[in-house]
Amino acid sequence: MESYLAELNDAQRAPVLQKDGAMIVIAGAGSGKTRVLTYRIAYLMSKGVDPFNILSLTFTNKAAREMKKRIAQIVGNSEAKNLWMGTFHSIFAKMLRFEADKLGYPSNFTIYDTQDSQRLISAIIKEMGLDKDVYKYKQVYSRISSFKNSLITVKAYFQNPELIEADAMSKKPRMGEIYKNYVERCFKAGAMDFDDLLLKTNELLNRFPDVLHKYQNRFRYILVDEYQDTNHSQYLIVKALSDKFQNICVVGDDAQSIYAFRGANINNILNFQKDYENVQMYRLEQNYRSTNNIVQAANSIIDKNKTKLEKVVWTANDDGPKIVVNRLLTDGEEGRFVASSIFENRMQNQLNNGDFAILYRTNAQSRAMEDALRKREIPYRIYGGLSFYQRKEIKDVLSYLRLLVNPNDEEALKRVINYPARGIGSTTIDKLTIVANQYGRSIFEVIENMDQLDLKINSGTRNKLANFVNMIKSFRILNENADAFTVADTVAKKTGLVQELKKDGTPEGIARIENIEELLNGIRDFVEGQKELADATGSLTEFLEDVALATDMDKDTGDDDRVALMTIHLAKGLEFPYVYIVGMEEDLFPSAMSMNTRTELEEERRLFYVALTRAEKQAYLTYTQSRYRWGKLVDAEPSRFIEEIEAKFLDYMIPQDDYKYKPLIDTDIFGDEIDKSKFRQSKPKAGTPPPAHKPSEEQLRKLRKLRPATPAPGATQNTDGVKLNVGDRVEHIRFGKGAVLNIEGVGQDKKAEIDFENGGIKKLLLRFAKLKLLS
DNA sequence: GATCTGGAATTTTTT
DNA sequence: ATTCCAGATC
Repeated sequence: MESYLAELNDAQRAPVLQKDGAMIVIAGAGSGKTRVLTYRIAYLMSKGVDPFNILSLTFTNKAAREMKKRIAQIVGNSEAKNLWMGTFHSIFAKMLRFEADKLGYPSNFTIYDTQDSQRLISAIIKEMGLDKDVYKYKQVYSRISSFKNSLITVKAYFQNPELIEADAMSKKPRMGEIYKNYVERCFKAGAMDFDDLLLKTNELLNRFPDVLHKYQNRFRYILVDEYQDTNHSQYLIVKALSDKFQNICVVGDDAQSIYAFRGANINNILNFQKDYENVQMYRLEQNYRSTNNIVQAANSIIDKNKTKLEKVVWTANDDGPKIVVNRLLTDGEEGRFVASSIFENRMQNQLNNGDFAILYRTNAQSRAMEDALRKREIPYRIYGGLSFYQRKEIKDVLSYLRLLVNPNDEEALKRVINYPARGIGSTTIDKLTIVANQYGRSIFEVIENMDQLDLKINSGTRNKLANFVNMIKSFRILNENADAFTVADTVAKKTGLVQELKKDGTPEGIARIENIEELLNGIRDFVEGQKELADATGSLTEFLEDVALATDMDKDTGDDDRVALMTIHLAKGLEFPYVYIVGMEEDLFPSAMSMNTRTELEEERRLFYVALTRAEKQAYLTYTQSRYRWGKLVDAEPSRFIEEIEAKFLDYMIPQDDYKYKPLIDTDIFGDEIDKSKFRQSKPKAGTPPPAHKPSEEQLRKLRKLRPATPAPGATQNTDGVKLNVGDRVEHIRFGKGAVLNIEGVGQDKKAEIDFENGGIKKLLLRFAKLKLLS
């Protein structure tokens, strides 16, 4: 029955078999730490520990799901279901819902995401009449966030002269006031931000001894994964909960601590032995993941760091190929190289797309990679960046749902009260906000009681406000009897959201409708799935919580075969046979923002260590000579991290002529190959008249008045307007109010005739990527 | 109140 | 390159 123990090596088995007491497992990259955690939990259960008494904190909810699945295979399905497993945020959000009333919160409190928090802070700064150039909302947000992660409440802030002094020094003497207002507004809205989920948990455990005892008794065995990335607030929660039984097992790798920017404290892992009695320390040093070349190269990097626990990661694997280093001219070339290389590797070695990952330091770098992969027709999936739930149309629907669950949710209300447009403008909102602040009530409550209040709002607007409130109330009533899917479906239809997008008619509008449909399907699946679980009801509240706390890794990827694109931060814990680390340049990686102190630079180095150790068989490092940043081409220098790897592990491809890849064929706006001989490549000299195909200023002005129902072929739309290819240049034409543009058809001789219903211009001829305006 | 327009800011990483 | 915002104009 305990045959799974045979799947472990001696070093891995030791921590699994220690049932009680405090222990720390220092697990090098690829040393099988997930396996240790999984089997340890299985072992505890086999020794009679009730799964209800085991709390396991993971880095993503997906990791929790997968571990549960594996444990279910070992010990049986029904028991594994009862394990407490998930991220800090999701586990303690559930706890807080249960205990909310003790803290004065409703149990259906909203969870504000970063955007909600920043919008609220922005509004507060404005209301206080402060200079937004001095009080930058993002800076203020991260300062408040760091207060909360260090358990500095508003009260503690005002009792701390050093903090007040520091803010005064940085010309932000009213920081504390903003903090105070922000906290009050969140409370009034029945909302917690991400940091509150941890801060309020601490508050709950500190202020209510009976609650603390209850959860101490419940969580008799606690396991924490990625302990090196816990912040102070998380540290204190773990400390408090494990204090009674001291059955605590933390797993981590100080060499992979990469979240200091969000408050992670590497000292949590470095000092663990001082925090508990009789701490057993285990080290997992054998790497099963990567080739010897990769392991040794990674070791040579991390050796440069001064702050670290001593350990020697080794592997019995083959040396494998060296790490390929290549220099490219621009980021576009870099993308093409990576795409070509993936293409060739895949062909030669009979691999799947899913065997490849492209890792980068910043999300902005994904663009060049995407373009190249698309041209090569290599399927890919981008993780992170703008997640599904952050898309405008999705957040709009979710905001209605949030509002009907919790009408005091101010950010949700402000988002949808005039979308779709109902004639409730910013002036009205401002008036309502002032009164709401005056009475310490929410905007929704003010509208509900506007007849009793002295508001300078005319009767027409009052009517519109009343209609809005009544609509939300009708949704609330529906929600009492119907399931989450029915409610969401009704909301999407009755609010006119979908209609608004249908009216829009652009491909983007249609894509948005499809996104909303996907969301509704997601809610349906959620409702179905929750019916099977005993302790869940499939309520909207639960769905919204899942959505708010979903990480990008949590999404069901489906099992389709795609190249993975993501930041290095998101790649933590993952592995791929082939890994491309792109943008290996000074100021980019290491980031320009992280080169001021040794601490910051060491974190960047650990980040590089994480990146490299994701690779199983082969790693590629690329950098460019110049790269587009802020739309400008700037010179780049190779990253210091390349030099820090011992040269014997590297295989330089430079000069780049040595590397052959097929030039990509440029296509015109119809997807046909461009005969470049037809184009004059040289730029016209200064002073020469503009080429004939350039539209005149007057024509452009007219064009700007036209919003196309469907963008012309070869044109792409963004939030501000349309990009059109005009000869060898690209014109960005902003949206303006005007006629609808209809495509009549694309003829055989590659003409696209476009009629404007009005606006003076009769036809647009698009040909060979040239734009001509007729008549 | 809605729309237009010029100019500033943006890119470090995320629950 | 794009997005966001405030002030101007419709």
